[in-house]
Amino acid sequence: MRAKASKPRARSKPDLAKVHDRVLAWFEEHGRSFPWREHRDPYQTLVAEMMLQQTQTGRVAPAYGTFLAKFPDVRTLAHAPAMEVIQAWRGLGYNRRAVDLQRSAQAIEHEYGGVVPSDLKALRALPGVGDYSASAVACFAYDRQVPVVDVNVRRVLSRAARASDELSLDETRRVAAEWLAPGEAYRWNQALMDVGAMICRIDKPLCAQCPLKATCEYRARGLNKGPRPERRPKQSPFEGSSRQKRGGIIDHLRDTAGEGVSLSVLAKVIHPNGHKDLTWLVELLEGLEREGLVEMTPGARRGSARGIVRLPG
DNA sequence: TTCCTGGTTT
DNA sequence: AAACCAGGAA
Repeated sequence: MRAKASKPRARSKPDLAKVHDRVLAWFEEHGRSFPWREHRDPYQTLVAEMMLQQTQTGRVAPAYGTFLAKFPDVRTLAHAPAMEVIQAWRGLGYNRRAVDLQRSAQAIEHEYGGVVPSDLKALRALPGVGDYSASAVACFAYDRQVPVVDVNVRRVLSRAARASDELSLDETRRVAAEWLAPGEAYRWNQALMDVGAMICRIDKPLCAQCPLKATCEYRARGLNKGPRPERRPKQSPFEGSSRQKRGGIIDHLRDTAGEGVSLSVLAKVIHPNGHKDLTWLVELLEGLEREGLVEMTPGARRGSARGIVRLPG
């Protein structure tokens, strides 16, 4: 690590006790309610956080209840056919997370006696569990006093503590730990996420309603009035992409779960206009197979039109 | 840091 | 068509 040219200047520290009071009071009145906020069951928390990783709350809410009804505990999920888990994931996207979640359940079953670990390192080692999900489970299920940082929280802290530019990951971790409300991590973390989602939005933040407005650098400098600052480089089109085709393949296999589908049928489904070369399809399928989302007969792997593809049993 | 992922929004 | 969201992984 090297010294940055634009080191953040020294500034008077905000009165964190006041900030905590205001934010927690705001949360009491305006915080969102979700099914996964009505319990602290570690397994259910893990399921919720895996679903919430890249999927918005509105899409997660209905799937969440259905999923838990079918797989009520670690043991059930760990022993279920992968196919059923993938099917229960319908509508959530990022199908790989379904496989990751089940593999996590299997690891929990076999390595931790069926008890979701509360330790950050142990959680972090589960497949598909990164910093965010690990800290979310540790805090929300076990009341561990650790920061939970998603992009919303990062943005809130970046604006409140620095104003311009986003805090680096290391800086975010440091600030998040420093600002954590003592003994109130559970409510504090959820409050910051809600502030980020409801008030401190990327575009046109509602600063007038913000519980952090008194100490916010971003607002103090009037940057909230300016144009949208952040900008993301490139992004290939979704239409016709491998991402889209992967999703289409899994969607189709879900509907024909038991028997599986031949390569030629799959090719037509994914590319209705006809496509002689099956190589592109086999490459996609090999990727899906590596991720545990499909099974292929040897014929399919060779590119034979009659080769069969199915969801894993 | 950069890439990947699956959709939705603009 | 392009931008965007939001994590995990390499």
